[in-house]
Amino acid sequence: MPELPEVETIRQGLRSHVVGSRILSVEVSHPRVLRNQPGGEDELRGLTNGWEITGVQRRGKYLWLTLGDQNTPVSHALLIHLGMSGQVLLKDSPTEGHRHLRVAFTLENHQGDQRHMWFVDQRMFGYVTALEVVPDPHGQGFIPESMPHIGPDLLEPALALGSPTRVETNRAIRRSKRGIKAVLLDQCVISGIGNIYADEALWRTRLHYARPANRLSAGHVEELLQATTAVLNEALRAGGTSFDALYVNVAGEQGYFERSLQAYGRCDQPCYRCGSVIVREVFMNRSSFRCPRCQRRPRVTR
DNA sequence: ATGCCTACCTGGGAGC
DNA sequence: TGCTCCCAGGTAGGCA
Repeated sequence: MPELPEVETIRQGLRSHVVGSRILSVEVSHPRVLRNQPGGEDELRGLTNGWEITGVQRRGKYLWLTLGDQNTPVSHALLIHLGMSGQVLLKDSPTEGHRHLRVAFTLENHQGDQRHMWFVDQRMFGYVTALEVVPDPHGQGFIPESMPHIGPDLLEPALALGSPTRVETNRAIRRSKRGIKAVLLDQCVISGIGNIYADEALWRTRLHYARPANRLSAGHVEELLQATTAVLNEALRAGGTSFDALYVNVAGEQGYFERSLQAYGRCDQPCYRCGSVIVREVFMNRSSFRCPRCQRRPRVTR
């Protein structure tokens, strides 16, 4: 599933191959992935055709290409959210299509070479939208106008150790009565964390998913933030987590962090710390994996 | 306002 | 063999 490390892997792959290229054409093969584009396919085409890709940015799981020209490097943006199963694939000269191809962009670089950028998405929880940009409330520069409510992520400067935003984020987490995992997954507080890395970070800090966030100390929350950052960085170094062919980088290659997972997906297997058997439970209608000994259920629930 | 619940979507696998 | 059901989960929106 694409969470921050997977999206960042894709961002890095895109950055080195598409920045400086111009979008020549767009072909949409399934309208659902344009559901957030008010003017539909015509609007998408109008905001992309002929524009140069000037950068590739990311916040949390949100990925966008900045589009512009010589006078205005960031005029607007092409936002891509991968949802559950989205992929961005680069093809020099595709010999065959893809079963789940949803949008195909044809690009041309300064040398006149053409390349194809495909948005592929089996389950179609993902989407593509061309839209205006607004000043970034968490840093310099601009972000797509639909996402000011998205919180900063743990790998960006806004949340650096000791920064005012980090202090405020720590407080924001401890203001919530929700279980700590619900807060970790709330993209408005911190972005980029999904079900897999939330379980990993909770295992590392020996926290139960239902521990009320407002009963944690500032120090404990800081410890959790550091453990989460470490997990994200380690996964990024491994190129992300691929359970199946649903997550691959822009070249179609899988990441190998799955073999490093210590909690997620390890139901009925021994905890690497204490040997107890990892259990799978449902929390927020999602699977949660935890060690019943290291991550004790809070004494009073709710 | 806060937090909980459901719909959206497809393919793979289990069970009968 | 073939059918049905369940499960995976990021996000938006509805409701108490």
